[in-house]
Amino acid sequence: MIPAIRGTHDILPGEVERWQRAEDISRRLFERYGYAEVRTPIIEREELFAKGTGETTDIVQKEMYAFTDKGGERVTLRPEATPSLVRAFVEHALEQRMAAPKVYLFGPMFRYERPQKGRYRQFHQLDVEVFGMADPAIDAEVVDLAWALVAALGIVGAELVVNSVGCPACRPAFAAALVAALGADVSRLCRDCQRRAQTNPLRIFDCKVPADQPVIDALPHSLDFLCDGCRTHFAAVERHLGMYGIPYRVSHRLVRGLDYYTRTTFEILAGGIGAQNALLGGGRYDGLFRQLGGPDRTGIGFAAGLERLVLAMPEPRRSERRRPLFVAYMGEAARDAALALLRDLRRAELEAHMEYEGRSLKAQMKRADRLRAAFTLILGEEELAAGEVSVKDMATGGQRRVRREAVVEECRALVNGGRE
RNA sequence: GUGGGUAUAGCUCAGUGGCAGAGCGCCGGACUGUGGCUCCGGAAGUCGCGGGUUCGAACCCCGUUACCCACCCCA
Repeated sequence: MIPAIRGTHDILPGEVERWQRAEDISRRLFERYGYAEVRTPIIEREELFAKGTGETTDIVQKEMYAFTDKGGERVTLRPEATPSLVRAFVEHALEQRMAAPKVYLFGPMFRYERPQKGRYRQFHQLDVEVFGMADPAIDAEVVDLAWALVAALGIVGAELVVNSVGCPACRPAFAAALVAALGADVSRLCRDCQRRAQTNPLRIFDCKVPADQPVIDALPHSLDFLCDGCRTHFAAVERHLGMYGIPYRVSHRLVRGLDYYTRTTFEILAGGIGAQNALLGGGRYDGLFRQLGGPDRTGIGFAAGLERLVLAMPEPRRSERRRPLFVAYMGEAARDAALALLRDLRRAELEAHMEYEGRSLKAQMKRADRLRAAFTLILGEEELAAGEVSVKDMATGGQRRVRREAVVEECRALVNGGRE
């Protein structure tokens, strides 16, 4: 057999129901907040992410599924959604056409990384973006939406962390201050931190090596280096979050990996998703539109990993599972009658199953049990002769005869009435 | 890209040099038309792959691939 590609995975019955549930809940929530779905191509020009996500990021430098297509074009499987959504928004002038510049997207993303728990090469994100709204109240709305999402999925014990990373006006000074504060201590840090000090000093805050922590704890905080505009903006975001009653923690150590973030950044953290702890992350990216050659518009949004959400979601309650019907028959004469009944049940919007292999009634009952059928409808020679159907309640074992003409309506009442 | 672990039935796993195993699941039976519980029977294996050592290898050695976990990175 030919196996699946490394880092990809099949989502099978038994697990796919959790995915469907996560997607249904998120979709309903996003629509309620005024967001509209957009579906963009999985394949894009490599340039979109080189310029958007950032030339210096690991994603672009070593994780993209990029190649030259048969027309000589440099293309890539998308590693994230934000640049695609910005592109689509500009390309189709959605600013003019949409009721509100708020979009969401579900779909697979691709990064060539070493797979581990909660991290795959083909993974799935849900993505929410608001374009052209600079008001700090919208930052708070997006954070509120993210928090509401986690709650709606039933995930408990999650933590919301917020920070501001400043803007091109104030961040360079902060980065310089970091390097200056490190000074000679750089040599005492781990090899990764020494590299970060060169390439992207802010990311030193991500370090998990215990020995490095005393040095990192003594480093200056981004919040102390914000320019007036960024400081005012962040204060307003905090005021709105407080007003909404959202429990959050400000952490100066929250620095995000993508180049385009400005001002507000946030993450929601949870346990049980392997070495990873970020369920979702996002922030403001006010320079991205221009970076991509578009008009000067602001942006803010977040992306959540579906695999991680599903991992963190609680087991569905038993009563939430479906309870279908099962049609059993005995003897060739009853087969056609059973097929007709099966079809009638389905036409009446009831979930109904049948065993086609002509096996013993015992085997059919076993199948009904496996399918967790609420009721089994039995058609044998006796029933056929009487123009009736035997209806067996699988929970109690009780059984009674119902007229064939009335059985579909009867089943509708039974199934709907028995729903918790 | 780096490090560690694992690979045996559909699933979870036992088996440290001498006949390939268990539990669960699957199929059948214990009433000629009744599921779950119990009992009986059955089917099911390239012991990841390639090489080596040995009278003999699932087991020891070398190589290789995949998966898992962690680093890194990030959702």
